[in-house]
Parts: sequence; C-alpha cells; structure tokens
Amino acid sequence: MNFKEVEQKWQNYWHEKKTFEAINGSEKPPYYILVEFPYPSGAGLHVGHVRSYTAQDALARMKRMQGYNVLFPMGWDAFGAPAEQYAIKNHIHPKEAVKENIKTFKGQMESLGFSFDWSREFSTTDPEYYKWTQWQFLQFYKHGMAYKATVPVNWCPNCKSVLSNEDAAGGVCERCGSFVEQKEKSQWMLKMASYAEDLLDGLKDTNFAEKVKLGQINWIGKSKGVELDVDIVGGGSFSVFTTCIETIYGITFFVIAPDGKLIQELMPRVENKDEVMEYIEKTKRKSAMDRTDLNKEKSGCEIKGIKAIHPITKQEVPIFLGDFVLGDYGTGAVMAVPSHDERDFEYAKAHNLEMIQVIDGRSTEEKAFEKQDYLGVGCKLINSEEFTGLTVEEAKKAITKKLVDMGVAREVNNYKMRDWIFSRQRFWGEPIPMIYCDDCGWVPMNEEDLPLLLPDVTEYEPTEDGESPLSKITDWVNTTCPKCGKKARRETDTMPNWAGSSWYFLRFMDPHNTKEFASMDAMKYWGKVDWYNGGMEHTARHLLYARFWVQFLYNIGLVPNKEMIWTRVSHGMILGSNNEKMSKSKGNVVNPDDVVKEFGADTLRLYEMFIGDYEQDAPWNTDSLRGCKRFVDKVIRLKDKVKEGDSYSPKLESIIHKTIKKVENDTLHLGFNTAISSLMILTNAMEDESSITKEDYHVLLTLLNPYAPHITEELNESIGYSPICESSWPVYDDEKTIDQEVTIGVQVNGKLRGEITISKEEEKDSILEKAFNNEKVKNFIGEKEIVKTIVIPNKIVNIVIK
RNA sequence: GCUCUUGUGGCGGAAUUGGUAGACGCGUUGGACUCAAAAUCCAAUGGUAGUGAUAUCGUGUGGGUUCGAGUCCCACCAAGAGCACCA
Repeated sequence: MNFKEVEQKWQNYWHEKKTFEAINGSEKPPYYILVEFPYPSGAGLHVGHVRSYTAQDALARMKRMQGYNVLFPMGWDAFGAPAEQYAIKNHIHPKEAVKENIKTFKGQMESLGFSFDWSREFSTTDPEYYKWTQWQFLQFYKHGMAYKATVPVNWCPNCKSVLSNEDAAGGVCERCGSFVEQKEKSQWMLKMASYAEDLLDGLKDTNFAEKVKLGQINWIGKSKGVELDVDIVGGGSFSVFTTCIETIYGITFFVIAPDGKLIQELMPRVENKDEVMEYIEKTKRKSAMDRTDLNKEKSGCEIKGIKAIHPITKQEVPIFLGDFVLGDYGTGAVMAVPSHDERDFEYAKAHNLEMIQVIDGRSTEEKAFEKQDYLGVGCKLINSEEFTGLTVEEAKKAITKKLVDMGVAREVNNYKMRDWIFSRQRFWGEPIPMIYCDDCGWVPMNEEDLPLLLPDVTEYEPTEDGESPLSKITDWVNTTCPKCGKKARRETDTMPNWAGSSWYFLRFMDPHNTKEFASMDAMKYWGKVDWYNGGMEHTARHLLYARFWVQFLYNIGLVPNKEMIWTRVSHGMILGSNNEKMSKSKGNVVNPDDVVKEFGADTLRLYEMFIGDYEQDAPWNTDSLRGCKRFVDKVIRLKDKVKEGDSYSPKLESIIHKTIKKVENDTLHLGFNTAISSLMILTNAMEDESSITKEDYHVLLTLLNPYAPHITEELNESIGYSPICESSWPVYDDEKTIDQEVTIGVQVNGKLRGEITISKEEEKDSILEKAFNNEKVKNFIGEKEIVKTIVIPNKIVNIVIK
C-alpha cells in the first residue's frame, strides 16, 4: 500500500468535505480543544510540535465521533524577536519571512493529517487581529490599568539596545558579551500586581494540573506578614514589612534599599552623604550584574545621623543601607534579626553588629539555620518580655495584636509578581495606539481609527539611544492630537510578544468578526477552553498573562467567564536519541518531514503517542519507530483474514469491549501510550484467529482512527464501510468487559505461592477451599497454624500462618 | 540555597491507585521460510542457583505502617527543570 497516496487522498477528502469545521451555535454539545499556536520559525515544525498536536488531534477526532461539536483551531503567533533578527540580517521585511514560514508550517501540519479547522486560521500579525489587541490595550488604558512609568531596563552599551531579561542572563549581553547596565526608561505598564489575589483565587475555578497551579502560585509569590511603622529619633518614620513579627525583640538594626525612595527622602538628614551616595551609585551599576555570584557577602554602610526607635522597647537602633534589600518589594526596608534570618545574620557578621536570640532552639549563629527547626513544635520565645514562653505561632498572633492595637502595624500581603512591563523598543510588534501631545499629555487613539498599522521601514535596528526603529519614520510618528488637534507624536514602542497570545483563544471562537474581538454569543456558546495543551515553559508566564487579560476583560463585562481555560496540560519534550535536548549544534535534530517521507504520517503519529508518558520527556528512538511501522503493517495484513459478518466474533467480543473502554478512557486522560498498547493487544488477538468479521475489523479501525487517521480510513473503505470521520464512536457494554472467570494469586504470609481460577461470583468459602487445595499452597502451609485468611474478591487470597 | 518533577529489566515504559511487578513495544538469542538477504512467523528473554519442577533475591538507599508496599509515612542519595537575597 502506498501510504503517500493514501494520505493525500484522505487529506483531500477532509478538505473538500470541510469535515473538521466547527459550527458556532450548533445543537451538538460544544467542545473546545486548544493547542498553543506556534511561533512560525524558519526551522519548520519540530517533532515536539507533532507530539502535542497529535495528542489533541486524537482527542478531537474521538470527541467528534462521540457527537461533539469540536473546535480545534490553529493559528500563528508571529510577532517577536526571531523574525526581526532574521529581517535585520537578511534585509527582508519580517512580514515576508513570516509569510514563508507560515506556508511551510501549514504544509507540514496538513501532511500530518491534523484535523484543525483551517477556516478559523489567523496570525497575530494580521491587522484584522492586532486591531483588537490594540483595542484591548485602549480598554486597559481607559480603565486606569495602563500607565507610564520610569523603570530600569537592561541596557547593552555596546549594542545600544534594550535587552530582555532572557537576553541579559548573567548580567552579560547575549549578543556581544559586554556587561549589561541598568538604564532608566519610560515604559508602558499594565497593573497586573493588583490582580495578584484574583489570579490566585481564580485557580479554584480551573482544572489545571497540580504542577501548573503550583507554577502559577510560585510566580505570584504571596507572603502574609505585617507592615510595621518605625519612628526615627528626632521625628519622622518609615515602615518595614516582615513575615516574622514574633522576632521583633531580636531587632538589632534596620536595613533599607539603596534603590528605593526612602533613602532619597532621608538624604537631607544623612551625615555621611558621600559614603551613602557612593553606595547608591555602586548598586546601580551592580544590579545589572544580576546579583548572582560574587555577591554572597552582604555589602552596605551605616546611615549616620539617623537612628530608629524600636517600636516596643523604645531603644535606639542603627539603620543601614544594603543591596540585599530590594527597593520595589514590600516597603523597601526590613527589620534585621540576625539571630533568626540568614541574610540578616550574614549582614551582621560582615558589619560586626549585635545579635539577640529570641527563639529557643537553633539560631543562625549556631549554624545550620533551618526554617523547619525554627517553626517546629516546641520552639518557644525567649528574651521577649511578656511574650517569653509562647510558641512561635502563639507569639505571631499576640505580638501582631499588640502592635495593631498600638496603631503602629497592620497585617498585609505582599506579592513577588510585579506590574507587567508592556513596552518593547522593537519594530516587529503591535504598535501601541497612544499619542503624546504637549498640551494634553498621553491621549489614546480613537477606537475607530484602529488598527494602527505597522509601517514599512527599511531599517529594523533600534536607534542609537535604544528607541524603536519606528521612531525614525517621522511621517508616521508625527500626527495630530485626537483631543485638541495640535501637532503630536505617536508612541514608538511596540507591545511584547505575550500580548497577542493573551487572548487568541477568544478570537478562535469568532475569528471573522469585524465589529468585536469576539461576540458574547460566540464566547457563551463555546464557554471555557476544555483542554489547553502547551509546553511546560509557558505554564508560568504565558498562562498568567492570559488569565490576567481575561480577568480584566471579565471585569469590564466583555467576556462571560472570569477564567476561560478549564484544563491545562503540559507535554514532555522529545529529546534527541542521546537523551539531550534537540539542537542543531548537537546534531540530534529529527525533522518530521523526513520521517513522514520514509515511514508515513500515521506511523510517526503512532510512534509519538506510544513513545512514553505524555507529560514526561522521552528520547527519540528510530528502532521503536520501526516497531510502530510494523504495527501498522500488521493491521493492514489483518485485512486478509476478514470474512463477512456484521457482528463481533464471539471469541473477540469481550476483548473488543474492553479495548473500546480502555482507548476511550486513556485518550481522554492523556494515556495515549497505553491506549495504543491496548490496540496492539487487540490486533494480536485478532491475528491469532483464523478469520475475523468485517465488524471486528471495522471496530479496530475506528478505535485506531484518531491516532492513525489515513490508513484506517483507507482500510475501512476497502471493506465497504462509510468513512470513519463521518461515523460514530463504538459503545462498549460494561457487562461484557468483566471476565466470567479470573485467575488470582494465593499468598502465604504475603508471598505469592500459587494460583487459582475462580468464577466471577464465587463465594468466599469456595475460593478459600480452592486456595487450600492448591498443591503448592499446601506445601507451604504444612502443619502450621493458620492465624488469618484474607480474601479480596477478584484480586487475591492471603493465608497467614505461624 | 529554595520549590517542583523523576528514579522500575539491556532500552522506552505498564501496573485498574494498597492486592499475582515488568503489560505493550524495542533490542538480544535460538529456530522456521529462503540459494542468500530483506520481510514475515514461532520460541525464549529481570538477576542468581539448579538438567528440572522449583527456590531465592528484586521497583535509587535505609527504616516504618500493613495480612500484603513500586504505590502510604519518616530519613537520606542521585538526576533534571524552574526560581534565585521577595524580608
């Protein structure tokens, strides 16, 4: 059989019959399966893409046969740095490169027979799409959720370019290797931090995998604690945030951040201004160095002339500057308790500061400070006046209450998650639709003027001072103020790559809508995304951004649900045959096109599903791939055994019902490898028969169809059945999946000693009798005393002897 | 350092969630078919001892709970991923 022709034939059939087009408002129950739309890189489709697409394709095909109106769309996340880099290098407009790449990707996807609804295809770079990304940005702005702020960015002085954190890893520019500096830049921000609690809370309304939820929780990074006011000798005060208020009697100094506002406010009263200023400058340079290595020792200096007053003991306490305290977290100042905090301990050691132990048990001084010991039961407070003797948990409550009553503290939550820096000084992104007018300030564009098209340029490099190349196109930049009509300038920054992917799943529900980003009716009809599949690398940030975006749209009444994604799963990577991540430099890359050419699409699909646990990484193995090819050939050969008959062979009936149940359940629960294994078992069972009925063969082909759609359609047609893609999924009879007779083990003292065969409804006594009559079991029991017998129906018998 | 994930044959991996460990596939060995090869088919295949029935050990390590542990609990070891001074 020529698989190339077969594949082509059925791909054409599906295309012509529009087999996979989802219909909005259909009476069938809706089911939305989403795979992350890819970035169409020049490298083409990766075998890793094939893994997740095949998995969700199998689910989609099965669900369709089960009578669902399945939405399984595909599109392109095509803005972003790689296309721009390519453009800079080759002087081709990214638009052109993207167009080419999409063509390649789409061709590859079609050759694999994925049942995407291509009528809903779009790219984030289509003006019809990014018009709505821009429109949604304006909604953020109009609801006070977007603002401009001056924030430090990674700046490469050599490349004269703003770098993302990824490109500046280790404090070194990825391209040229020079040290990255921090540069202040005015950027658009989205107020994501204010959604921290909602984003945590919303997880309740999702069915994300546990590790995905954890990723979200860790990224948000919530800490419960107390914000404490501290008076300064001679007037004034500042606040600190702590999660360990019970250690308040152990404070021996305070530390404030060199990059925060507080030190600037205190500056007029500082006696050693030179020293302090120098340290602040040093931090600015150093913070770019990523603060990772070299930085173990705690640097800083005392702020002379300013002393804090301990809120309870009223003693004078010195204040220090230290870069281990971050200016943009909490209050930018901490209370230092060196006996019970590792960082404070190191700082105290480096600067010869006093330590007071306030919790019995191990302190940092005795080395091996461990949170567990510290929080463990039996740890009691010492040196803490009336709180001495309380446990840590008790003291936390009591001291908080005292301070709150005194009016100098309040319970607060802090989050690691910051606001979203939303500007990029790049060309290949959605232009931010804002206009700056000298009189009116920042003014949003009129919504009816959208989309703001990305103009064509000849130079894609950022400018000398790190501005987007758009800033060089003066006739694009210069415009008039939508408010007062005077001369004004456009924003030249573009949106980050994350923007377009934060709402694409909504657009798929209603992709051709010219009046709205998606109609409420369409979104209500489809409801939440039932399955969202993507890589582990996107489970933290992309998912968080998308959820934030949706929650905002929900709050302003534009989407029907606060969470629009129900289940999120992540697939494991396909590694090279040497067990390392596939990469060109390692020469272990497998190109799916080659495999399709040599083995066929169905074999590749089967292999990638059979390769192992879907959520786990797995190495490529060509021998195993051949095994799957053998399986396909076996199924083809089975056709020679087919005889007339429109019911299951009696001998095969039970295993067929079992297999239907197994394939159905496993396909629904990511057990693709075991689903295929059970199909192999069924195939082997059929092979053992001298003949099988048409119906036997048909059911095998139907069950295998979601995984190997081309060959199964062809074989099914050859025995005179109508196409599987237009048929329904077989139904199993639970009664028939239960064996009448079952062989169970007999243990003596928990060790397997024999086997007995019992019938489905056999009584305990009869089972035990069989067990005791088993020769091997008899030998082991001998004359010994029987203490106890355990009979678990259909599972096992255990006889305990002494 | 912290968080998470994973440790089962020569390899990828199963195990109905506490009940016959190693399903299925790969590989290997022997055999059949063939002039030969490929393809296909049959048989064997966790270790050790034994001709053998069989015995014994065995799911990273050490303990524990249980009639019974790959699965639950405690401690540890190793690999991978992510976060990285978040008070």
